[in-house]
Amino acid sequence: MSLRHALLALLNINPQSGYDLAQRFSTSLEYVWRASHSQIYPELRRLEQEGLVKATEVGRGERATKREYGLTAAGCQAIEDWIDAVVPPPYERSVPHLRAMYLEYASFDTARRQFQVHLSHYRHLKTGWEHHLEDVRARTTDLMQLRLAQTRPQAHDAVAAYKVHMYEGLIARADVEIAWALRGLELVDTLEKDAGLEPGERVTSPIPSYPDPTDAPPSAPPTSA
Amino acid sequence: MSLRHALLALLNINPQSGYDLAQRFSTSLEYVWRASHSQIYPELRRLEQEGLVKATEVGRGERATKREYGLTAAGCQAIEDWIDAVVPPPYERSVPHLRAMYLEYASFDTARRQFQVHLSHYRHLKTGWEHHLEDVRARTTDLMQLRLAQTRPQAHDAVAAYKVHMYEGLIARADVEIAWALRGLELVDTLEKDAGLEPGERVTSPIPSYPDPTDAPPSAPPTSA
DNA sequence: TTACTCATGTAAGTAGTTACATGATTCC
DNA sequence: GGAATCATGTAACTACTTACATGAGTAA
Repeated sequence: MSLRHALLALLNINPQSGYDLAQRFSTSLEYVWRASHSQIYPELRRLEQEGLVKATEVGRGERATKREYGLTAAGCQAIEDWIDAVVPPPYERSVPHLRAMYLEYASFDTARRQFQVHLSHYRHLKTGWEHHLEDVRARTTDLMQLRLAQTRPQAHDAVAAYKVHMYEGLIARADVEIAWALRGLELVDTLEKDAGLEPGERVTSPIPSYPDPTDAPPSAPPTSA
Repeated sequence: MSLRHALLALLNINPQSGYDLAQRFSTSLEYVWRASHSQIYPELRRLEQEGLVKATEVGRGERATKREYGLTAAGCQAIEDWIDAVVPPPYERSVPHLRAMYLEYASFDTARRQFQVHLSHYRHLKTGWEHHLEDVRARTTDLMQLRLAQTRPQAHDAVAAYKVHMYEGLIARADVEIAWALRGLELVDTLEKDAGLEPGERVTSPIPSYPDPTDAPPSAPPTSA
């Protein structure tokens, strides 16, 4: 139920079309919340049906039109209800961490590659967030300008400060992931020195309970019980 | 596609029923990967159909039975393929961070409450992970004992070290979230001092583009274009 | 006999992804 | 005329959540 609130919050800054919102998600909000147009358009229709937004058909060119959405009073109320709601953060699942739990099934080279993609992924995210942080600090982006223009001056510091704090939080997240990956790489090196395995050899391999009979004559009978 | 690999990895440690696996997820794996029985049972059936696991009906009591699943050779291959696959980590969405981005719509008290639930959530997760880390370090849990018993001694250090590293990673994650929440609480205090708002007053409120006509006579006409 | 654990499912709904599909506009 | 962009959708699929449903075994 967060996409709708991201949409409402963006629409409160300025009325926009679904296309504009999709652009926002893939640029300004790129690294905070992602949503594809195929998710945005139906959600806007639902919001409209529920009376939280209202659309205006706007002409463009000769024949074409677009639908610009703006907040209704109910939509504003929905934002306030959302920000007031106290819900514990959802539990997260980390695929890389699950994988790391079973890296003994990999060769050291594979383990290294796993940590390397983790590293470059979060380095990439970090630079994106750092750029956004600069933008928010400088208050130069059109989004921040629009947001501040509609807010009374006494609130400007808070509006910016919360966004700065959020980006700092995301950057700190990236930093731990980067540090974790680097320590992972060191760990692999250490383990490799002590292990004396062939290059590419797995540290250990999974053992079937039911060896495949078609593949090779089983050395041991199926151990079921 | 990670649940199935979590299941395969657990089944490689020892053959188990769906019920046993659900227990593992809600205790040992509690804070690493969550899955409810309603997700596990159908997935086991799919794995069985694909030939990655094989079930044995085991009697219990007079009339009842249970299905114990074990890995086939194809299942072992699936684990190896999974650990070898290099896929970038999925992009994550953080509801608390999205909310933090728009905390100016909240009162300072509400903002504080938001950071407080964040704080206690990650403190709770951290203690859980710390216990698991101790267990892995001591190598005393039945899960670790089983795992090590089936692994050649030279690999024992790696098996434990990867798990230690994973839990350290999760704990580091929790630490940044805790630090972030604490800095958030400080930020709210700072902003509150400078703002001079009534207790419970919102820093700013969303403004409708389309004021609700039924609610009150609009002070301004609907600003659509 | 009652309550708790063991055991296995289905159904409905939410959230999100990828791919398919279409057509106007604008700029070169 | 062709390519890029603007603009809006649908369909199929995956992953996961919550609730509904059932029944046997075990210990007080």
